[in-house]
Amino acid sequence: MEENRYSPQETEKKWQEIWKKKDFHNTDLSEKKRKKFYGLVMFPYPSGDKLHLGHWYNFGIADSAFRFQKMQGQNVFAPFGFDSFGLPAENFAIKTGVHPADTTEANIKVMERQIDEIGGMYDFDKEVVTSRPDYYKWTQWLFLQMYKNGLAYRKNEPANWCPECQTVLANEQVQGGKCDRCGSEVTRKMLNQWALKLSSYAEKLLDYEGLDWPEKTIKMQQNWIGKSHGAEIDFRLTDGDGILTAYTTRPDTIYSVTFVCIAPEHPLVDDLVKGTKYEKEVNEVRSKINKQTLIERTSEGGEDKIGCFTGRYVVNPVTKEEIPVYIANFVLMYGTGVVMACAHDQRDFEFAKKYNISLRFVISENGEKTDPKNFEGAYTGDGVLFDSGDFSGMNNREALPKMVSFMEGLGFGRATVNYKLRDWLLSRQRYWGAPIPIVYCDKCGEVPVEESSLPVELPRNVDFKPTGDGMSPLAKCSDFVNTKCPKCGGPAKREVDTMDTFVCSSWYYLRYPCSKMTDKPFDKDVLKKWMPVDLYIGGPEHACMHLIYARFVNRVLFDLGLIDHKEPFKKLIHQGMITKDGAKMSKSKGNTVSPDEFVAKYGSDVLRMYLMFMGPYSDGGDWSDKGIVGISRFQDRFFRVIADEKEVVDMNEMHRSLHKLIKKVSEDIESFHFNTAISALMEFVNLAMKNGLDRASKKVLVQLIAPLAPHLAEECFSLIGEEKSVFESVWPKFDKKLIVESKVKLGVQVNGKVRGEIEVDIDASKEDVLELARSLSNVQKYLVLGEVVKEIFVPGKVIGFVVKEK
RNA sequence: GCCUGGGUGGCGGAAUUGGUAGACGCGCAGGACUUAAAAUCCUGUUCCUUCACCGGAGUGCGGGUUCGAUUCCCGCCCUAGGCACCA
Repeated sequence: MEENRYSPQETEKKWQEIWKKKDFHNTDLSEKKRKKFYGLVMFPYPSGDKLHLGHWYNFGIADSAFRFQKMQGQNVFAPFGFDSFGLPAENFAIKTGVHPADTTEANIKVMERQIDEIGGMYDFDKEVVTSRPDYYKWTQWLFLQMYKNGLAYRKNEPANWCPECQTVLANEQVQGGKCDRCGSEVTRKMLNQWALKLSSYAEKLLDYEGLDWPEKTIKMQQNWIGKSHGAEIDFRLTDGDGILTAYTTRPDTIYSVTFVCIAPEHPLVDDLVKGTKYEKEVNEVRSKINKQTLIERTSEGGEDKIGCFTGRYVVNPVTKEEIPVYIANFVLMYGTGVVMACAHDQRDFEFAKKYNISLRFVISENGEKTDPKNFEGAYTGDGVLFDSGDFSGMNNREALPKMVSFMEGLGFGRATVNYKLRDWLLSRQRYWGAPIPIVYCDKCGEVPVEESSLPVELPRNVDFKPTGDGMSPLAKCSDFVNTKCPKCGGPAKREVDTMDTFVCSSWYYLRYPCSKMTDKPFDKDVLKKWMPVDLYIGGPEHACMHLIYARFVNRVLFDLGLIDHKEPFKKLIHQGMITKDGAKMSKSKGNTVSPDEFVAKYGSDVLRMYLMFMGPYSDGGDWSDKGIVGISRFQDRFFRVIADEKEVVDMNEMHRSLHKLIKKVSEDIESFHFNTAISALMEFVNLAMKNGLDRASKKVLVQLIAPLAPHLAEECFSLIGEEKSVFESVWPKFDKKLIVESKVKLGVQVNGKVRGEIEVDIDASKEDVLELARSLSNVQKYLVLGEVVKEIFVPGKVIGFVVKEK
């Protein structure tokens, strides 16, 4: 007897070649017939390592989602590119001497080939590579637009400094006080830095209207942006006319304020102590604080609270008391950089105890007077005010707005909002990045490069070893540094820092549909058609980095009238992480798992489906190959169901099941529940093994599995005589009439416990159903134990009797 | 400390406007085919008790609401991720 067997290795190669030959995945961007669908996976860094299972999970499953959309009849655009500037290539270069441009281009070639092995429908024709001049030219252009509109500026400020990577980091790139690349403890370093006014977009970035994003991601961003409502309160210095303005979210505690703290890096500190006997000590403490790493400075716990008295006093505007001003390490340049300190804040409380500053309470649970002397820590709860002038006796939360208006009336306070979000420091003292297009001229000062002379090309022959003094390697390249001033033509020097790679990735989604344009970064009309990205897939670790920067840049371009859409990514999905033995896969841990052996053994469709079958897409999971053989068996059974000729036993039942399957698979793929879509397909295939399947149903079945197992589906589709690609066919629709069940099984409960089961017509009357249920002997047994006081009938679900014992 | 998720068989996981918990797959056990093996197919598989039926327990722990709770409420524990001296 002839056996039909599926051979994934040959078949997959065959279809990959056919797709390539037909240019199947090259999207016609100008097509008008179908609706557009822009699907995007966050572009990868072109690492020299081979693709691991995480990549497959990411790119393979995203591809299934895009193929599904294609079969919905949409013109799908799923481009691919590389985020190719950055430290790994540069560090590799320092170690080996191979130029980053060479390793990067070589790695890209290797990765492209590996993506093909997944069987993805990615469009490489519109590829974007951020380290190529035809791309970073426009990254520089973007910087100039920011600059011209006052959104890019230079500031001399202590910045986050990674001593290992020898570069500045943005706030977003410091994770728990450590460099998010290399894990070194971040220190502070005074540097002249380019920054983008991200903070001025805080409020706009809080608008998520129309976005289909995971709630969790929005929460994370909101948390990062950190909007708080509070008040600014002015404290007049006792000598001179100076005013220190404090920001507080607790103006209700104003009557308890017994001292004021100012951030050590606050520009007013010098004025406060200049020429006084406190100057020396303040400067000593300041430099001590400055030397602290971010972790030391910001870790909680009273021990490491340090500060010192400035010798100056201010007046508490409501109690009129003269209170001392301190510098303190726990006060950051947030809000106004000045805080009013009191016994109702734990940090202030600890600081006061350490430096013997007097404390006083004005809130207690019931309004009875309490004294901090009898307390170990601050009272931070709500309650009733006392010793608070006219506000005594009121609930503190109710009094809060009234106290603000009271202070507003007297002119020393006002309601304000604050954000934790800071500006985006983008200078990097590294070689492998896009040069910042600015020159410095002795005569004209800081001058932007003319747009017409972009790109400012990154010179190739540079000693990229770190200079050791915190300077960019480009500083040593005199051919690069020395240039002419675009304004006066005189001698000038180029900016030698390069841009944070997150600038490159903040706008790449705009470039894909316009990647062939040489005279502009993008075209407004083309983007009007293709933006926003309909489905964006990437890891949740980018919630407070790339996803904030991209929204910011997009919004700026919108405000400048250069594009027509407010938000770049309409729907966002995060893939979960694939771990090995519970740990993140990484080369250094040596726990990466290569897909190769599984592809060789079972085929790429099987690996892809197995990854999907592990669980919900956003959960990720711990890798184990234990169950992959089950998917492989399923692939074989699927093929046999299609390939074998078998008499169909129960046509009607098969059709009903098939239509239920269409509904289930459609909904599950749409909602990224690939695991249950596959289960449903398995159930159906098992049924079809038994009952056989007619040709029309086979066609539908093949269509349903196509997004999940593209090669298998193409092979089966041609096997049953279809001439076109399955991906050119239209997704099947289910017939509502066919999925309605005529009979239904009901559980019969007595006092909530299941005692039997009956099968009835779906529209059977309550009386009939109850009658039948009562007649079950095992139900009878429990009914006779007492009196039936209640009968429950939930159509299609359950029948219940409540029996009360006699 | 704060903000999110999540805890279900030996394992990955299904199922929640409250209604028969454990779909599907792995593994395991038994059987068929085979000289034998592989492959394939069939049957069983939450735990306890039982030959079997019946029965009891059961969705992290402790309470509560309900005829009925994996699902809702209160209080905990564990775990993953994010934020963290933000006044």
